[in-house]
Amino acid sequence: MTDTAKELRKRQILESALAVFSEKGLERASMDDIVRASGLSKGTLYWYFENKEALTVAVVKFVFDQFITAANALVLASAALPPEQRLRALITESLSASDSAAPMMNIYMDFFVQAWQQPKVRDALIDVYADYVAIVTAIIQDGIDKGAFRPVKADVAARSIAAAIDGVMAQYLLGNPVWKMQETWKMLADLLLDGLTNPAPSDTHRG
Amino acid sequence: MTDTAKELRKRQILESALAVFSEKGLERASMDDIVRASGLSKGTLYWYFENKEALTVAVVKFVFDQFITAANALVLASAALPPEQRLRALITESLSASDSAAPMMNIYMDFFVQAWQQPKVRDALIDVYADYVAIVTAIIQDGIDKGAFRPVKADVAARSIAAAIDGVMAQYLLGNPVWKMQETWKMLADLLLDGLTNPAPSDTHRG
Amino acid sequence: MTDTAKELRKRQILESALAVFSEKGLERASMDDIVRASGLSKGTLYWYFENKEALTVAVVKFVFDQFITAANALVLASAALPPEQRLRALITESLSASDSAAPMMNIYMDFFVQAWQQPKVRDALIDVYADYVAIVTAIIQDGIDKGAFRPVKADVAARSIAAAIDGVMAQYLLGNPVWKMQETWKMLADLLLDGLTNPAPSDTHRG
Amino acid sequence: MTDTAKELRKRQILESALAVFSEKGLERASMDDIVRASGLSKGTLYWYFENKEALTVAVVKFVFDQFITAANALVLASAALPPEQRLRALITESLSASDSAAPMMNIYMDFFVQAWQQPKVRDALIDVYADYVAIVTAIIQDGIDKGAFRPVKADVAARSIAAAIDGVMAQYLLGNPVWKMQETWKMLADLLLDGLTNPAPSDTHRG
DNA sequence: AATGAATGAGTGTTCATTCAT
DNA sequence: GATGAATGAACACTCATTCAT
Repeated sequence: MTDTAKELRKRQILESALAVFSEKGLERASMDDIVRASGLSKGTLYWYFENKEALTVAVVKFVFDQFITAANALVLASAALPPEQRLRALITESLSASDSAAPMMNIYMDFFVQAWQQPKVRDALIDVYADYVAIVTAIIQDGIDKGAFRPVKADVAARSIAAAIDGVMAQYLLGNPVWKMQETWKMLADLLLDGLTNPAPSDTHRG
Repeated sequence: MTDTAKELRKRQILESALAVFSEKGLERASMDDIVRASGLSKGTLYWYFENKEALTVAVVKFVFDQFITAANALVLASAALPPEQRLRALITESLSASDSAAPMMNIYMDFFVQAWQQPKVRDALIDVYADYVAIVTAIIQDGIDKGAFRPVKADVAARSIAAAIDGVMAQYLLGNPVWKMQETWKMLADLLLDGLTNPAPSDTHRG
Repeated sequence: MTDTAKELRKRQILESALAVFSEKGLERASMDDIVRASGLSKGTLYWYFENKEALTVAVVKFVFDQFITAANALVLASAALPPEQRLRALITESLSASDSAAPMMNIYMDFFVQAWQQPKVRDALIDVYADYVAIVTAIIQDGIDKGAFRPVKADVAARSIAAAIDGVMAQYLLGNPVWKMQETWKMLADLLLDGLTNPAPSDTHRG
Repeated sequence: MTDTAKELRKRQILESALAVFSEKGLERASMDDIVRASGLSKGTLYWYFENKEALTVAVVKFVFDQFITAANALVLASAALPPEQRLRALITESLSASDSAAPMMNIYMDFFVQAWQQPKVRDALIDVYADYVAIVTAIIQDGIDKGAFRPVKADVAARSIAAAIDGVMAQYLLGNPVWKMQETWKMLADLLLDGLTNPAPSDTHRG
């Protein structure tokens, strides 16, 4: 079998696994579910992935590679815009990503949970998260360089902002009925961008 | 058996369940694990809680009641301080809570994941989250009333901030080794408080 | 507590147990179900009946005492009628009994099944069955004495007829939708009564 | 694995299940009992039968297929005999079947009881019973056509007779010590055959 | 007499993984 | 490479019975 054919088989399995994980959750999804969804046999699944954990790690990478790729494309496409708009767009993009790729994001926090129990999933998650933070860092650094943002530590700010986006995403995924997500996302963007844009307040009451 | 004795038994079970859930995760924790941890028999567990889901919901409430109570106490204790400091303290408190009560917070996101599969857990989580947002809302409204914050919608801002705190908490719990949590928390507080404190920027580049 | 009060308590338990057994079947009915149905406590049930088997035996006797009493009353009331009519009425009565006392008869065959596993239930069932056969025997003997029936062994004939009634009853309880029970009962009565009424056929082809 | 091998495995399981059901009763027999009896693993049982109910239904069909096959063979073998003898032989055969295949008939009424609680068992039982009644009907119709029996409704008579046979069988299985089964079977055959053979009595005392 | 909390062996079922073909 | 039959430990949950109060 050619390498290409192998890659296609792997991808076929990953997409089936993603669909099943997304619907049932990582723990509740059985290998049999994935076998059924993929149309392959159980032996074949185990031929391509050593065990469920290895498959899970591969799905983590598969999902976030796509996410990172999309985020990178967005950042490149907006390279000519002012930094404030680029950052705002990225937050908006996170939102739209969760709309268009709901099945993908549904397992986002599930990966987090698995990460605590399964070191390999944890390592994979930390890796892809670093990529995401790097993208946000680049935009912030750009804004600082151009004088649009005040001179914060770009990577630390990026972590805070990325994490904040995750937090709102979590609420979105929870489906809390009283939340109007649009205004929540806008409020988050307003607060964070104002914090970046405005000159540092006096430090009198800071810890 | 007195009502008090019954409450104690329930609490004994809840604490054992919390410890096990925290160590193993909600799904991987078996009822047998909890039986072992509690020193009671399986029948007794089922005498007090109808099934694993009901026990899970009870643990959700048990955990967050304590969290909400602590947060409320902090807010009351700081009533005389300026709103900026109160809000900053609440964020700090969230952090310290996760330090002192790590076993408690470890299952925080696990509840989120269960929430997608188990409606009763979801409802319980939405309920306690509303309480938490209410506390943040009160502080922000106080700040707006006193002219310390600009006149945003207090409840929407509270949701954004609470969610942002959750997001950073998640990263903390993930144990990403390159993150220095102290500076991340401070950065988040700086950005959000600046956003609240400064006058609204001109709307030229807003969506 | 007076003996009468005790008897009332026992009866209260028996009626609840009968209702539960009838609805769920003997095995699927739990002591907890009966506790709930009776409104008493578990300890009280075990105070009056040593265990589930003892309660089952008591319910067997309770059910069939009523059945035997009703059958006896019918036989006495029809003492003046011709034996053919009395026997036909008894079969009809079995039918009507199953209509009016469906909850009672529903567990009839269940007792049979238990009887194979539980000797005490078996003994109880054999006892009450003997009473029933005695009633049928009396009518047949009456018919023989009066020359209405041919001189068969009354007790053997009674057993055959009682068993045949049971068999049709079983089909009735199974609820086979294609059976029209009225005509089945009538056919059974016709065949058996004809067999009893007519002179014995020549024995040429008998085993 | 060939289809034949699969059928053999299924048969191996069915025979083990039949033995266990027969000894312990349907409810008291656990899947573990059947696992032990079959020498297979629990997973294998569930690979071939979805759950206990499905296995029960399969055993019902397995048992009665054999019974029906034997009854059919008997009827064909006796095609040249007079109808009275054929019917008498069928009743005798039912008896002898229960002697030679006691473990098979032991669960007969147990199936009845399960039928009330489990619709799929009920449906299976009704199906196989229809086959049995069809065999009896054919003999009776043959007797009517040849003028040996009076012109009753053959199918209704067949139901009555089949049910009557069941009722005597139930008593046989109960093991009532005072019953002499040989004379009971003969009495039943005498009464029913006389009823069929003799001309219809006058209808004066019929309902 | 009466209560109901407590027990623990037992139940039907699931599932990640292996391996002969 | 690919299959799917086979495994058995683990799981959530039930239930007859006991016994301190």
